[in-house]
Amino acid sequence: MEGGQLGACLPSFLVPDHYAFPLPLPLQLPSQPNKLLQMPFDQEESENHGVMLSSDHCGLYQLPALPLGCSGAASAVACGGKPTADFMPSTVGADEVCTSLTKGCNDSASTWWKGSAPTMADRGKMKVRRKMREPRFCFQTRSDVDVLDDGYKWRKYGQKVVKNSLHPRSYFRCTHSNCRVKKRVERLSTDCRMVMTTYEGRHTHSPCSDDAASGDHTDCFSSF
DNA sequence: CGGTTTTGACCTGCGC
DNA sequence: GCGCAGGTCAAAACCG
Repeated sequence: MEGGQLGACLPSFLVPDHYAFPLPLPLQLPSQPNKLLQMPFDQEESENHGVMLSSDHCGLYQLPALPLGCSGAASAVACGGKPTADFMPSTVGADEVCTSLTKGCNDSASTWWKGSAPTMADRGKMKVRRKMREPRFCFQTRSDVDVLDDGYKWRKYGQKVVKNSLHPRSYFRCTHSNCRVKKRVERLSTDCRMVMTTYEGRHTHSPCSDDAASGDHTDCFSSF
C-alpha cells in the first residue's frame, strides 16, 4: 500500500484527464504535468496549523489553518474538474495517506479527524472515531452544489446538524450492491462556499456514470 | 411503481 | 447513570 493509494481514492472530478493513473504521491499538477507536488510532511507543522496546500493554475499557495482535522496527513491538491460544478482548487487530506506514509500516524488512525491541540470535546470525537477502520480521506471543494458528481451513485441515508457547524452534514452510501462505501458532505461554517467531502471505504466496483465509463480510469477506481 | 430524499427516533461511545 | 454528540435506521413523503 504505497503512494498510489491516494490516486486510487481520488474521485473522478478531482482527477482530470491530464493525470496518469495511478496517481502517485506526490500528486501532479495538471498545469505542470512534469512537476510533482511534494507533500508538506512536517507533521508538527501540520498539527499546529492544519496546513493544507491548494493550488490553481497559477501555482501553489498555502491555505490558512483550517479546522478540518486533516492535520498530520499529507495534503495535496488536484485542480481541474467539471465546469458545471465550478470547482476551485481542491484540498486533499487523508488518513489513508497518513497511514501509508508515516508510521507515526498508525497509532492514531483518526489523526485526520483531529484538530490541532484537541479540546476535551475533540478528544471525545476522536474516541468515537477510533473504532472506525475503513480507509478514509477528505477534501474540500468550492462549489455551489453540495453533492459533487464523482462518478458513483449515492443514496442519502441521513442528515445531521453537527456541533459548531452552521450547516447540516449529509450522509451517503454507495447504491451499488455489496459496496459499503460511505461519504459525508458538509459545508464549512467558516466558508459556506466550501464543501468538505469525506469518503470512507473502498468501492468494489467501477464508477457508473457515463463520463467515468468513457475514460480508461475505471480500473483505478475499483479500489477506491 | 420503484428508487430517492427527508427527518425524527434510536443506538453507540465517551466524559463527567 | 446521565447527558452529549455523531452516526444510522426506517417510515413517510417525494419524484420521474
